[in-house]
Amino acid sequence: MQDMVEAPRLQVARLDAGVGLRRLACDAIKRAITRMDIYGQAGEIRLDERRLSDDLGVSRTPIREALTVLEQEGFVRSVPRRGVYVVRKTKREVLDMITVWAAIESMAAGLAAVRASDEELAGLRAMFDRFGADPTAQLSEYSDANMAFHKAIIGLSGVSLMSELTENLFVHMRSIRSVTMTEGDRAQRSIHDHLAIVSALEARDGSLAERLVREHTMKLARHVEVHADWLDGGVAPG
Amino acid sequence: MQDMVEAPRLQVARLDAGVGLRRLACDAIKRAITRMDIYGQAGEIRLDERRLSDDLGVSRTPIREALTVLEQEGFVRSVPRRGVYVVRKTKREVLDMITVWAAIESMAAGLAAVRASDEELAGLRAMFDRFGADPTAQLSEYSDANMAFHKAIIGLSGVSLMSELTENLFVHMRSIRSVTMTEGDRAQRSIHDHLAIVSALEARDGSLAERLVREHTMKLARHVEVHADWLDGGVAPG
DNA sequence: GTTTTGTATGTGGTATGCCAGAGATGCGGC
DNA sequence: GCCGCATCTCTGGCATACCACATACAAAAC
Repeated sequence: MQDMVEAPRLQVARLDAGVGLRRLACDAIKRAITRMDIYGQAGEIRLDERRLSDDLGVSRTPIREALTVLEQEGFVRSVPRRGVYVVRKTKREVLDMITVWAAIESMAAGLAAVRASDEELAGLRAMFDRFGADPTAQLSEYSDANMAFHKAIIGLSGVSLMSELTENLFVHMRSIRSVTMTEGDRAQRSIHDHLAIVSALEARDGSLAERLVREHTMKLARHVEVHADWLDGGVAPG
Repeated sequence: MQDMVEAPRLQVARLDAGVGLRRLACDAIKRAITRMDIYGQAGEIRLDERRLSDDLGVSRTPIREALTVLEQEGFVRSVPRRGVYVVRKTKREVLDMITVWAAIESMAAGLAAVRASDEELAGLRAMFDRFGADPTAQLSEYSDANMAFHKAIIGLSGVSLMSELTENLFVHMRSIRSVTMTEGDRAQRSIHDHLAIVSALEARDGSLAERLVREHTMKLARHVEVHADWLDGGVAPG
């Protein structure tokens, strides 16, 4: 280790040669699906491989690999010799997703109560400072902040597998957020729940945090249970 | 609806043309990986696309699609321009898997306590009848029965998403069962735990079943914590 | 008019060929 | 003898061509 003078070097970002067209195509298609209101229109939504490869400017091969991944993640369904269709979740499937979410996040909260640092918990509490007395005024933003809050709790568990598994669940849930944020004061009560959860974490009461998270998430399940019948057959309301 | 006489018809089974080579190749490779003792040998285990396509008698395309799926499922890791390697889980990753498993199965048990029929619970109890006082005598079989028991509980929750998500977790766990069943009376105590869980379910005590399942699974986590250091670097013990 | 069947067309599934990047190897210079 | 560099090969990524199947339509037979 001799002290050598560092030669001036061009500051270039390490271009990631490892990210192939597959990942690019996968992200592009997933974003397109997420952006499109899949519940707003009737009829099956079919994805044409050749059309996609034309639009994205790559050959069918990476497109097909991307679609394979998306099928694994539950965003599309491939019917042999027929085509690939974007899936609409049934109410049952949405309820199942929420249940799994509740199971994972509640355990994550229990772990976070032990593992998270005071600074991390402070950051968690700070996430809602900019939403005042009436969060419904900024509904879309609040919905995102809501997701971010739950993601943060799962992240604080330190179990990265939990974050990976729930990542796609959240993306799916985002497609039906029109129902998760309706009914007037749901956002209001949601914030109340969240603050109670943070308080439990700050008090390092793992079992309380666990219970609160589970109850909070299952509230959403019950809400979907009664307000989301349009998932099975109809189209999304207003 | 007039009553017409049914014309005699040829009884043919609906042949499933839908299984493409992709699924076939995927299953074949996954079975090969599962069968091979991946922790028993040193050195990276590389999978050659061309070699596989030769051995399986299909072209590289379905092989590549199968490998894409297996990468999603966490069985292989694809390094650009280098090759695809079968992954060895680190101790941290195994512990994470067990934690997620505990989270999901404990909630599943809570739901099963409400939803499962008496007959289903009786079947659950019957699963261990053929294992007498000394389950260690038939260790491999018991290990499979053990997995089947936990799968059954998750199935009884009625949340099929839970079964899907844990399916691959169990396959991964099976690769390291050499450590999960060692230490003398672990199998013994395991059965004891299982029977207690069944009793809680039969008593329709959801929160008890939930707690028992979680504690049972986290026992395994602690066992792995102290007995599986060989996962990070060494080779599997005899 | 109705039904059945042949055919045309479009789509996904598979095979194959070419290209670029990463190691391995051998040769030349120091 | 050792290090550096050119090159060679091996492997995966991508593009493309071809094939099998599903569907729609039309024509012919009843």
